[in-house]
Amino acid sequence: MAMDKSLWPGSAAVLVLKLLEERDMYGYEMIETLARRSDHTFDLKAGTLYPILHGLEREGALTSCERRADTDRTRKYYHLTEKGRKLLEEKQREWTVYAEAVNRILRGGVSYGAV
Amino acid sequence: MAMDKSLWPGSAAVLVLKLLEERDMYGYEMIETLARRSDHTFDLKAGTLYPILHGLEREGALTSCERRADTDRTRKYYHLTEKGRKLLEEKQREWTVYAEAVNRILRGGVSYGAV
DNA sequence: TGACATATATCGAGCATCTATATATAATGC
DNA sequence: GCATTATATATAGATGCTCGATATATGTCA
Repeated sequence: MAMDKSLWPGSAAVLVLKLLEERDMYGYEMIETLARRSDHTFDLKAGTLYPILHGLEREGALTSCERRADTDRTRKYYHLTEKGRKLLEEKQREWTVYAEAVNRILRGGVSYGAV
Repeated sequence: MAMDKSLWPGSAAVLVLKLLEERDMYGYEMIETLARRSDHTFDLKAGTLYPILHGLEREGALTSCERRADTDRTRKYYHLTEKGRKLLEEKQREWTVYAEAVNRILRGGVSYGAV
């Protein structure tokens, strides 16, 4: 994950959900896409991604089906459900609140209307 | 931490270092200050903070000494060392990179000069 | 045919946080 | 005078997320 050592946990699922909001994707594709778009800040490991995918599918946020691309090998495509879409919204909101709180602390050494 | 369940790990240490950049503080004070400034996004638990403080002191990022405030009880104040200041800078940089990468993914479903 | 990229999967280790628990003193309420 | 609450620090155990290692199988290129 290039975060010195590991990724700041909790984010991987949000990022995956976000990718699937755009279009259906298979695991390997998500890893590559995240790495490319984040300039390798997110080098998500296969051992991290697949359990997340399985977990999200188990809770109904995703569905999956195998497809054969051209003469290519079989790939497992994941699709975002309505439930997954709501989960994404919720997690995006959480991220916003969290990031703003961190920034508020890191920005100023001053009082923020502090009581 | 109010992050639904747990905090997005890795941040607690940065926030602690940042508070100590401003001035010396004791543990309980940090918990209260973080809660106040973050509007309770960070309700850091004592069981989380003290091990972090001990760890940072062990690696030389902090020093500590007991002080008696007025007629009050004894408090253990922590002080940021030069090493701690560098650690903070580094971790702040990491946060910036990370937050920007997350935002880039969450903002757009579009290509970012994607190859 | 041997190496490498693609593609999915699982298990164990590591780390950070939480919960629970323990201790001790000061302030407050009854 | 005594119980409760707030202040203040500390540790142990449970949980959760990610990583590293490992396994398997196919397609491509030399």
